[in-house]
Amino acid sequence: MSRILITSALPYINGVKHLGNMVGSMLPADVYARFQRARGHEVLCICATDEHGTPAELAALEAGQDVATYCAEQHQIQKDIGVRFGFSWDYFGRSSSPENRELTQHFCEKLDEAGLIEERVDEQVYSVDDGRFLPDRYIVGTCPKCGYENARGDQCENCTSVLDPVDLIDARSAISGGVNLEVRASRHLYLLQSKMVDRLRAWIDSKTDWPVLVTSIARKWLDEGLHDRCITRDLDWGIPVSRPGFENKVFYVWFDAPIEYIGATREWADEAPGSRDWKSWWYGEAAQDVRYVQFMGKDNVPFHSIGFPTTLLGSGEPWKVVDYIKGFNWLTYYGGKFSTSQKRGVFMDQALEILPADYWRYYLMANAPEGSDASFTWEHFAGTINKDLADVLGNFVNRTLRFTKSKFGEAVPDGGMPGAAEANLIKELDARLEAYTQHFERMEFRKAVAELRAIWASGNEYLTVAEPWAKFKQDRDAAAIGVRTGINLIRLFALLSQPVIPTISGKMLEALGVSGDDAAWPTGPAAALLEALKPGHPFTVPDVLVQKIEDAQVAEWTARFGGA
RNA sequence: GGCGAAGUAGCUCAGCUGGUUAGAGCACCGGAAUCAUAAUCCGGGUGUCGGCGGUUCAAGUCCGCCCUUCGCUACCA
Repeated sequence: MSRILITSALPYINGVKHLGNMVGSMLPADVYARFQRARGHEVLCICATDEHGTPAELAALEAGQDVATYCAEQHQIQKDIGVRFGFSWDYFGRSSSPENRELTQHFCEKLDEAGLIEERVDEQVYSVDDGRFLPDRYIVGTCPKCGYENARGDQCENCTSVLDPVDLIDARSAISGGVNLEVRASRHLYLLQSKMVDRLRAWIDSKTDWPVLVTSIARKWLDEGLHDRCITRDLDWGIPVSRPGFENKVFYVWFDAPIEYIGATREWADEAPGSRDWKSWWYGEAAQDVRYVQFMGKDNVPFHSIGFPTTLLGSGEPWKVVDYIKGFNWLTYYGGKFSTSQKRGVFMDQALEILPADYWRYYLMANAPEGSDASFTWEHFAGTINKDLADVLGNFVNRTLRFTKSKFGEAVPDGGMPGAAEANLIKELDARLEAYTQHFERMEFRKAVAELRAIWASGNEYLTVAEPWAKFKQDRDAAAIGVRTGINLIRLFALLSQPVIPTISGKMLEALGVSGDDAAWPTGPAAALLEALKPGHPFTVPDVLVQKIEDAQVAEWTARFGGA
């Protein structure tokens, strides 16, 4: 048994996330956490809301709330939705916690001691009408290169030129529209990432098993020359900078957000200080045996492969640095971006309104954007759910248990001996069990789910050969071995499916009267697994496990959420 | 513009360090079966592996150029 620390990119506080956000972070992190727990490892799965920054302030403003209240509410909403999706977090924290405040300030002090912090004076745009400094993107105006009238201060969406806000013609605040903009000088702290380049490169070079997606993004940043990064902001909402002359400033959200992985672990420990030791997961000798895995979409990779490691390594203290980064591409909606503003795509709360969590979990993991971007369409989604979950798995459970009940009653029957059909099944299962487990170990989710589906299908193939319904007419015992094997297959399928579809899996185990305590990860030999439930073991026939999706529903949802 | 990823059967995707007749699932066609959510099982693919050229005994798999799509380009998180 080993210890595995799992974190997923923190969902930003300003509203419920869409499926495209979830599929690359929280969902695979949960699937992996469930898998490793079943394998018998000690897992700590941590997530939190990322609550600082200008967008949070503006969202609160729009909601007519003060930002602290807004964040508290949104945190609870996101937490509830996550729980309803089956996310088995050990702790879901908040980057605005006192624990994170202390840690963030601590890291800044340590980085300073290590000579990696420098004060510099910046000139930034200040909006008199809004009473605040504005990030580049919140200044709009006419693009000096193409004349587009709504170009943002960081980049023109029309001609894609990279801009500086002071170059905009007729610049105005994107928030208030106010034109009273001034360039004001402001003192800030810079993290001297440039001094860490060699160390970071050596570290990245040592990660030969990481996805190409991740290392290529990290190398790109190193190759282009790491800029020093400003880690403070002129905002009210955030972690205060404890330093003379910085009384009205807070840390940049991207500085404190990753630190919240540690902060949330402390929050978790602070709930039960007698029995939980946060430091043993993160610091020094005690954390030597921890394997730390992060999950995120590709947009987050630079901050996790460069930014956060700079903080940890640069501190000069023995903090645990990530061992493996699992990065994902985008999930697209009919080939285009999921978009809040254009009302394209499905958000987590909406998804749960229309179908159970397991449907989404299964589809999204089966089609995870691992090798490249992947496309979500309602037609593909419905087809996958109906075929894989309802027909191949759900119907297998139903046909097996109903037939057994009608001929033998509601208990595993005795009689009969394994023969050629069982031998073939066992041979196939032994191979597939190994492959399935390996795919999960390597975090190859698409392949894992494809293997899982093949394992379910092997049950149907077996029944076709065993044909207990035909044998029963002449030879009761020959039929008995068939259904006994079938019922044990249901147990096996439930145990194997649990990381992906925990609710359905739970219903299968419940029907068989198997407690969660016996739900350890099944390892071969398959022959023994198929004799786990002995003759006489009672069962019940559950309701239909997976309801099919109708064409009419596909049409309705396509219209509601924006289709092709 | 620069950089990165990718373009493989109707659809969604596998194909590691180059090597027998390029694979899977879905869809489609045919057959079997009838325990089951009309659910299952078996069989069926003449695909210019984006295009052109090159290296090699041998290239989807390496090199160059071109076309297309998507992303990043660092104070939006």
